[in-house]
Amino acid sequence: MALSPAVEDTLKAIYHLQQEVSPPVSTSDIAERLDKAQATVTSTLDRLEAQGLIAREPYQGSELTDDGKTVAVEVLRHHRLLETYLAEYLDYPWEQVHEEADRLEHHISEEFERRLAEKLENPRRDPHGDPIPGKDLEPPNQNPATPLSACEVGDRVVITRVSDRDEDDLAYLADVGITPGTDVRIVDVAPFGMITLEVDDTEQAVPEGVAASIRVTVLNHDDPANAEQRGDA
Amino acid sequence: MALSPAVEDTLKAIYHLQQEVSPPVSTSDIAERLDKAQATVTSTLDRLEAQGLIAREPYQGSELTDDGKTVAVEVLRHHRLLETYLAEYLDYPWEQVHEEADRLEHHISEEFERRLAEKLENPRRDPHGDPIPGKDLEPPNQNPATPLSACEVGDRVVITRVSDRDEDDLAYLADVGITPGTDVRIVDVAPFGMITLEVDDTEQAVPEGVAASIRVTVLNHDDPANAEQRGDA
DNA sequence: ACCCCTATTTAGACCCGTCAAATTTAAAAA
DNA sequence: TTTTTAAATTTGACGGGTCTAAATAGGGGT
Repeated sequence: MALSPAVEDTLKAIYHLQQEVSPPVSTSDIAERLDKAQATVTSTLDRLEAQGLIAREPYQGSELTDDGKTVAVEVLRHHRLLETYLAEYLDYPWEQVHEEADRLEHHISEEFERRLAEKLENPRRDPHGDPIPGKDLEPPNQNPATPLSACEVGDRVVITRVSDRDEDDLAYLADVGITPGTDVRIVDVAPFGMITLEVDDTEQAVPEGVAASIRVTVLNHDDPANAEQRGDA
Repeated sequence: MALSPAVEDTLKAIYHLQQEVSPPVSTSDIAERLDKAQATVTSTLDRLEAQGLIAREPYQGSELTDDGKTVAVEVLRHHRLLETYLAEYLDYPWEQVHEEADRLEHHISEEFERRLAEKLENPRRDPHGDPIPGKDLEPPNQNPATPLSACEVGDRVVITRVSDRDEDDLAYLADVGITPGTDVRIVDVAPFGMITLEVDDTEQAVPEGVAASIRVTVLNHDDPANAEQRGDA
């Protein structure tokens, strides 16, 4: 009854892809995200379908069932609780928590999860600003925050989330002070190139590719609608 | 290069058996300890030998090589650091730490191990009184402590170690106050039956089987030789 | 309506971990 | 020495997870 890391990882990949592109997710997208051969993914997908965790139309794509989504969200909860705990209680540097959590998330017990959440007092965001699903396993609603790459010169924004997938990028961003909750002003946008920011009274340049994975809340045209989404580090 | 849980568990089993019986360890003893079929163990042993982790004479038994011993001790270090951390920082009850540590020991990184040891200030004993190997991975020398079942009426002893392998026994012992470091007096030994102890001014009976897995240091004939082996909880 | 390209699946292979059943070995008993 | 018995290995099976290479399906173009 216990699911293997391979199965959980595949479910997680589908979950993430589902909220980037609309539901039926392609086999090759999953394979790319997992860094596995397509044939590997096809066979895993077969097993997943047999267990009722995904719905699948050959050649068309896959979609999580409710059961599958619950599993994915539970793994996500493990991941983000672990990241938060590692950063907060074991002093892990920001950019290292992801890798460790990615292994451990498959092996902790319900008990461990409970105690982690308790120690952290049921945190709602992980160190990258991503929402942590509650113990009810409701999928956190993905407020479609603006990517930094879509901002304009002069905007004042608060960083809300930073993708946790590249260690080097994260180390750089942490170094220059771009972390969830930070207040930033867009100084310059070079077409197809760097975005220059003012952060903590210094200027920092961020390549467009990286900027695309940073989500922000825009502050300048004082919009009270999404005021509550601010990071809370 | 990363070793699987099955491989690490087998190495650990051989390590433990080697210090209970003299070196060449039988396949069936390993199988029994791991609760696996003998055929399973035989095939794992073949792989272990191919990797130079054990030396093996078919039909005669297996023995860890230096490499194999190092792996076993590293896993043991993970296990006991985890047990200590779970008990101390996550408030796990005594009898539950073993099971959780038994899974996680295979999945934590060197970094995690380091940080655990650091937070705990390089502890030398785990919650059951077992010695924690240092980061040099020297096998902790197994001081051949007396089993409680070998004590005589009137002996005053200090509990030094309690086997962590049975949850129910542990829960009971914790409940009546028999934990490493506790000072105890043997009140009665019924032949083939119960051993009655005085602990914290109450009397407690312990079945012989359980008593065999409790190690103690005898105090009554004031023997200064092993005075330094006292538990330190 | 046909062709082509790319995404996808199939086929076939391999290793790990697991087991039950059959066989072999070694050691003890007769 | 022969027989018996217990332990250990071998055989053959199966599922998971992985891959490369071959076949095939679908969705454009022309």
